[in-house]
Amino acid sequence: MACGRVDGDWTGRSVQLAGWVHRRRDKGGVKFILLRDRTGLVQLAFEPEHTPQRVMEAASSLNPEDVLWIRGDVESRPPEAVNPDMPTGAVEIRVREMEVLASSDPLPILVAIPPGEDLPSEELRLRHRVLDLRRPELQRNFVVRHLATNAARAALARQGFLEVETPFLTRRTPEGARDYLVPSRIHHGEFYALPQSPQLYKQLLMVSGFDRYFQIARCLRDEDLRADRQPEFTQIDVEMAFVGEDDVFAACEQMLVDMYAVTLDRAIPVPFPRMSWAEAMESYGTDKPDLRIEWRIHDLSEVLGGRGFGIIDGALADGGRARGIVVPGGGSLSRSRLDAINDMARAAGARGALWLKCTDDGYSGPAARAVDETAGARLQAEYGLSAGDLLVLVAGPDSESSPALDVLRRQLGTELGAAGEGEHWIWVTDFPLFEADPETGAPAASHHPFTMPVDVTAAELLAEPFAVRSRAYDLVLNGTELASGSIRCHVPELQRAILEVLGMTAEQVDARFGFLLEAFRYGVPPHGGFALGLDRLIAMMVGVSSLRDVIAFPKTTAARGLMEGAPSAVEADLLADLGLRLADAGGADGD
RNA sequence: GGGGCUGUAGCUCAGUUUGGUUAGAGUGCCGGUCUGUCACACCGGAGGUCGCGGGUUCGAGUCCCGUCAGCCCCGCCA
Repeated sequence: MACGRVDGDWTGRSVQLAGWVHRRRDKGGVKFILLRDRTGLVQLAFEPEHTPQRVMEAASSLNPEDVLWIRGDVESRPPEAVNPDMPTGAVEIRVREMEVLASSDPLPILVAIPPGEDLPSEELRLRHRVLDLRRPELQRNFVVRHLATNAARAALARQGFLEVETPFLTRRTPEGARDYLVPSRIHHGEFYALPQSPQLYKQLLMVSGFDRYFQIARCLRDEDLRADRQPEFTQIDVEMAFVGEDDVFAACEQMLVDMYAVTLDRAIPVPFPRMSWAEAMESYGTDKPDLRIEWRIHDLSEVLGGRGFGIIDGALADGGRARGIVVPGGGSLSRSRLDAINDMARAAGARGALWLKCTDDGYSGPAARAVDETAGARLQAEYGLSAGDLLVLVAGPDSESSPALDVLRRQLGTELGAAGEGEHWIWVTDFPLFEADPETGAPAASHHPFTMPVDVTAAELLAEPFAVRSRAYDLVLNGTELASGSIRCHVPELQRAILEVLGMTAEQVDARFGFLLEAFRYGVPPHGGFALGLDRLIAMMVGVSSLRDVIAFPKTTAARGLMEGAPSAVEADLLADLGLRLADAGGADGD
C-alpha cells in the first residue's frame, strides 16, 4: 500500500505501509507521525487503546527521516480531527506493529520544510541532493518529467518513428560549442568528443533509410552555464525523410499535444502560428518574441525624421532608422525609471534610448523636439499614442536598435503588467542562412552548415550570401526557444557553395564532414527534423525557472557536481596510461 | 574572461551603514511535561573558525586587499 493512496474506501482494513518519518507530533499519551513515500503523506496514530506498549515506546524515539514499516488499521478520523488540507486527511492508520528499517542521523537540511520557511541555500541543496530530492515539490517535477517523456516516446512511436541510439564517444566537430574531450588510451594524442547533439548521426540515419528517427538524447557542451543552461542536457531529437516544414511541424505539434494532454491534462492550440524571422526582428527585435506582450516595434523614421532633431536625423543619414514602441499607460513611470530606459538601451548595445510622454497638454521628454503638429497627429492616428502613454525610441542601425527595443519591450512590459496570461507558441521561420561574424564580418552558418537555402542557385548564393534565407526554424514559447531545426541541404552543388562561402577548403571540408558528404553521394533522401530541449520544456510545464529543479543531479554554474565532487583530480599513473601530463603539475612528473 | 549579489549556530536570517563589554532571533537538536495533534503546545539546555588568508587599528563579524564557494547576468553557447 502507498501512503498517498489511503482513503475512505480502505476504512476498517488492515494495511502495511513503509516510508519515511516526515513529521512527528508527540502529545505524550498519544502520538502522531506523518509517514511519507513517493505518493504522499498519511497520518499514523499511536494510541494506548490500539497500539502495543512496546510500539508506543519505540515511537517516542523516532526521528525525522527514519525509515519505517508498519501494520495497522485504516480508520476515519474523529470529525473534529479531519484535515481538509491533506489528501489523506479524512483517515489515519491505527498502528499495531512497527519496525524501524533504518534510522536517520540529524539532518543537514530539512526535508519537511515548514510553510513560510525559505529553502536552504542552493549550495546545500546540491551538496545534500538526496535529501533535497525527497521534498514533494521536487518529486512532482520528476513525475511530470517521466510522464512527459513517456508521452513523447509514445506519440513519436505512434507516428512511426524509430528510436535509435547514437555514439557518445564521437569525433570532434569544429562547428558550434566547445567539446568535452575524452583522451584515447589506445591512441595517445587523439581524443574522442562527447556529442553536442546527434546532428550528423541522425542525418546519416536518414541516408541509411531509417526514414523516421527519434532519440531522447543527452547532449554535452563545454560552455559557461546559466539558470537555463547545463553542461549536459536532454533533447528530443527527431529527423524525417521525404518531408517539408509542414510535416516536421505537424510531427512536433502532435508530440507536444500528447505530452501536455497526458501530463497536465491540458490542450494546446495547434497548429502553432508561424512568423518569419524578418517579421520577428522587425516587430519584436528578437528571433524569439514573447507574444504575451502585445506591444510591437514600429518604424517611425518617416514620421519623426527630417524635423531637425539631430539624434534621429543623424541616424537616418547613416542608413539607420528610428524605431519605437508605444507603451500604453507608460506616462505613469517615474523620472528615475525613465532615466533607466536610456541605461537599459545602452547596456543592450544601443547608443541610447529617447522617450516621449504624451499628456493632455502635449509632449514632453527628450524626444519631444522631434514631434511637431503633423508628427503628433500621425503618432496618434497611426500608432495609437494618446494621453498617458509613453513612446520609447531608439535611433540607429537595426543591429543596435533591435536588441535594445527587445530588452525595453520585455522589461517595461513586465514592469507595467502588460504580459498577458497563457502560452504563445510560434514557429519562427526563414532565418538567414548566414550571419556575419561579429569580429571579422565573415559569413558564419546561422543554424548549421547543412541547412537548405530557400529558392536560390549556387551562383546566387555565392554572389550574395547574406541575402539568402534558409529553411531553418525555431519553436518559441513565451520568449523561450524550445526547439529548433531545419530542412537539410541534400543538393551537392548548393552544399559545396555553402561550404565555400564559409571559407572552408576542400581539405578542411573533407577532414571535418567527409563522412557525411561521402554518405550523401550514395542516394540521400530529402530530409529535415528538429531537436527540442526537454529540460526547458519540463521547467516550463512545472513552472520553475532553473533547470536544476528538473534535473536530478545537476551541476553548479561552475560546472561542479557538489554531491559527488566532480570533476576531480586523478592519479598520475592514469594520466600516464592516456599519454597525458599536466602542463602546470610541478614535482617529480614535471619538466 | 568580465560585472553584480551572497557567505554569521545543523538550517533560515538579524547584526556590517557609524569598529568598542559576554555575537542574537526563529527553527532544528538534546532533556522534561502533555490522550486528538496536524508548522502540536509548554519548560529547560547544548550549540559559533562571523567562508578562508593577509592588512589597518589599542581593538575587526563590522574598514582595506587578496582568495574560495554559491547564485544572477554579459561574453560564450542553438
